[in-house]
Amino acid sequence: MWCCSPVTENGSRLSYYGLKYNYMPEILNSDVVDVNSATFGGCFLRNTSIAEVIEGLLESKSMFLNRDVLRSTYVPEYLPHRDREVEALLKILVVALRGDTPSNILIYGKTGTGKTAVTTHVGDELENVGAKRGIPCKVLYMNCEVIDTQYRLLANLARSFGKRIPMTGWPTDQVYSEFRSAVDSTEQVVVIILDEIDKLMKKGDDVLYSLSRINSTLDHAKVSLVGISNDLTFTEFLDPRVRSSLGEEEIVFPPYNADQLSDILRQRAEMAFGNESLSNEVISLCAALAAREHGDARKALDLLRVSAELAERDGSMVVHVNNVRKAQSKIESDRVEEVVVTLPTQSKLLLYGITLLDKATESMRKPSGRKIMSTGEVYRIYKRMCAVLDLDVLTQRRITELISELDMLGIVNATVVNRGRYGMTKEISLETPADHVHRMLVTDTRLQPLLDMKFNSFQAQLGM
DNA sequence: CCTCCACCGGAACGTGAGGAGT
DNA sequence: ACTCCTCACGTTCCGGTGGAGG
Repeated sequence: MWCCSPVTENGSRLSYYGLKYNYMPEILNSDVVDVNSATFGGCFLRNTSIAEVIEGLLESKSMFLNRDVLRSTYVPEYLPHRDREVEALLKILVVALRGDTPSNILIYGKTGTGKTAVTTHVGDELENVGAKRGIPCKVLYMNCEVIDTQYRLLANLARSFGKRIPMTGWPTDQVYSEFRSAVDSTEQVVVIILDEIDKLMKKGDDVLYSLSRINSTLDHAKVSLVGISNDLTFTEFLDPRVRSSLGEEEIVFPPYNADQLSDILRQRAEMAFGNESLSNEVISLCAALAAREHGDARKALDLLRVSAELAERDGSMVVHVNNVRKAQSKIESDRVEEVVVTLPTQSKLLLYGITLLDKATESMRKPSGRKIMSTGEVYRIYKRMCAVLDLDVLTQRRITELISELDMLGIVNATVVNRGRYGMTKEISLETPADHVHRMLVTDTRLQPLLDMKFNSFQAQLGM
C-alpha cells in the first residue's frame, strides 16, 4: 500500500489513515507500508474523517495538468522522429482512398519504437480523410496478444461488422465465412492491423493464410493486412506462401536513441506538466535509462510518469533525479510481482524450488554471484515439494516447458548447455533476488505447508 | 574416433471445462 | 440431454544434441 502525506492549503500535514506524521516517521519515510505490520489499530481516523482526507487530497495542488499524456496508449498529433515511417506507411496505404487494394505490410521494431502509435495514427487519418471524401475505407485494429487464437480473431473481425458470433462453439470455418460475407456485403477497402502478429503464430498460421488469400474470394470489397511484430525472425516460421503474401512491403522501425527519447519526453512533459516541474537532468536520465533498454519510448514515458507520481506523493511539486531512480526500481519490482502473483500453482512451486536451491549454501555460482542450477536438480526438488503438498507431479517434459516460460517472463534465466559426458541440460539462475521472489510467493496459501516449515528442516526433508 | 550422458524439444494425442446448437 | 466445437493443460514417445572421457 502506498502512503502519502499531502500538504493542505494552510500548509499543515494531513494525517492520512490516522497515521500521525510525527508519530510514525519510519513508516512514512519508507516507500511502501505493509498494512499487516503497521499498527493502525487505536488511532484509525481519530482526528480526521475519510471525507476530510479526500477533500484535502483533492484540494492539494497537483503538478499534473494532464496525467494521461504520459501513458504509452496516448497517441499525440505529432510523433517526433517518426516522419520517415509515417510517410512510408502513408504512401503504401493511401491507395485505399483511390479504391485500390494496398499491399500487405509487415512492420518490425522492438517494443516502444512507435510501431503501434504510427500505425494507428495513420489508420485514423486514413479513415478520417476517407469519411470526408465519402470513400468507404475501414481500418480495424486487433491486438493478437489479447485476441490470441484464430477463432477469437475471426470472431472479433466479424463482430466489428455487426455480426453476432458466440464466444466459442462454432467451427472456425463458419466464423471465417461470416466475416467474409460481412466484408463483402458492400464496396469498401478494409485495412486490418494485426498488432503483435507473432503471438498469433503460436496457434498456427492457417488464419493468416486465409486472410492473406481473402481477396481472391471477394467480389466487392478489398482487404489489406498490416502485421506488426517485435520479433524480426518470426516470418522464418511462417508458411512460405503466407510469408511472401504478407510481407509484400516491409518497414523496420529503428530504436530511438537517447536524444530522440529526450525530445519525445520533452513533448509529452510540456503537455503533462506545462511548466518547470522537472529539470533537464530528469528528462535526460529517463531517456538514458530507456535508451539502454533498446530505445524503448514506452519505458521512458513510464519512468517519467512514475517519477512524477512518486514526487507528488512526497508532497513535492518538482521531480528530482532521485525520484527517477526510485521509479526505476518500483517499475521493475511491480513487474516481477505482477508476474509471480499470477503464476499457476505448479509454476509457483517450481519457482519456489528454484529460490530454495538458490539459497542453498554449497553452490556453483556465476561470476555475478548467482547460483546455477540444472533441470534435473530443480526437478528433483520439485518432486519432493509435490510430495509434501500432496500435489500431482508433472513430468519432466512439462517442467522443462514451465522453466522456459519463467525464462520468457524474465524471472529466471535458462540457457541450454551441453556438458559433454554429463549430458545436456538447462542452466537455470534467478534473475530476481531470491528473497524478493520469496516474499511474493508467501502470499499464496496453497504453499502454506511448505512455508510453515523451518528452512533447516525443510532442507533436510527435501534432501538438500 | 566412438560412446554415452542427461537432457531438449517436436509431434501426436488425451482429458476435461465450457459454450452453443439441436 | 446430447453433440460438436475450441482451448488449456498435460502426457508419452522418441529422435536429436554435442562435448567429456575412454
